[in-house]
Amino acid sequence: MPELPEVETVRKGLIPALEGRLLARVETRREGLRWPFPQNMADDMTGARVLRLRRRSKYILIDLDNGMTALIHLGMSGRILIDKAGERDDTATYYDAFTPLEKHDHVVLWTDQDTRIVFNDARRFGAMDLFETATAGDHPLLKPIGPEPLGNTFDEPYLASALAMRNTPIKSALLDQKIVAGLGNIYVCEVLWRAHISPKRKAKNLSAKRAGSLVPIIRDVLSEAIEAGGSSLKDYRQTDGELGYFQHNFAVYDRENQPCRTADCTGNIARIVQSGRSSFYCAKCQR
DNA sequence: CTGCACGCCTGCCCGC
DNA sequence: TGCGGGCAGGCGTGCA
Repeated sequence: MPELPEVETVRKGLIPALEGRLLARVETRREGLRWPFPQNMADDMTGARVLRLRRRSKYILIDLDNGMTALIHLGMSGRILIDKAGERDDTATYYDAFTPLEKHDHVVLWTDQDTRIVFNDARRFGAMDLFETATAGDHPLLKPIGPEPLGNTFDEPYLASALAMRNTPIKSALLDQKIVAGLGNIYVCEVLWRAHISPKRKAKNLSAKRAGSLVPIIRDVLSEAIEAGGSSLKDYRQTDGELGYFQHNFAVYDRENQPCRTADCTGNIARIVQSGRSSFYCAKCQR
């Protein structure tokens, strides 16, 4: 699902609901998702105050004032929704004043501001962890990840040299989180179309100039998608339940057999499978 | 070390 | 209407 723009949109949506708030109650409704949750995760989060929300690649990091950080990954189908408590009588606690939880609602946070945050993930490829904030840099999921594409260390010389080593299709190389963080299948397809580079081209066979040209394109595609609130295909939603709308701007993703949108190009979009994943591209203008 | 197939899950869509 | 097959935004594991 969610690639960097979707995760960033979720993070931004969570900020007003979580930053500075006390976690009044935390409930895990199953033992884990992709991996088991840490022992006592819910108890260890309860009563802590949220200092700030960060994002690293496709991971949301929730720094708490008890020295711990919670990590959330949305996998393919994860979504996080925010609800406000409804009407209630004087004797009821506010926990009772929400709509009933639904299938696949796996983790629920309640803050001290009549707010409920629900992590729902039908396919359970998502993950959640809790660890000491000081050890975040050594976390096995975070440590191997390459530079943030919207950050200062991601530049033309870096990407050109990183790709020059790789004897794999550029499509696969850009999906490799060690080369650049946060890209997934949709945005790699879109980036390669804008760059007029075939997804089949070997990464090491790109000139330094063409490899470097990917840097501003990656930045542009991701920035535009964040601006649009991400892309909603099926599962993904913003934290208020709204769809993202960058899917309306796709040039190639899920457009098999439709006309290429490159100016003056008469090609049609093709779908091929690389490393078990669909690549959409125009064989006429992507070389 | 690199590159790649596989498996993890549920749900939806399509063809028969 | 039902059923089987294929497909889906990710990524760690294990193999050659």
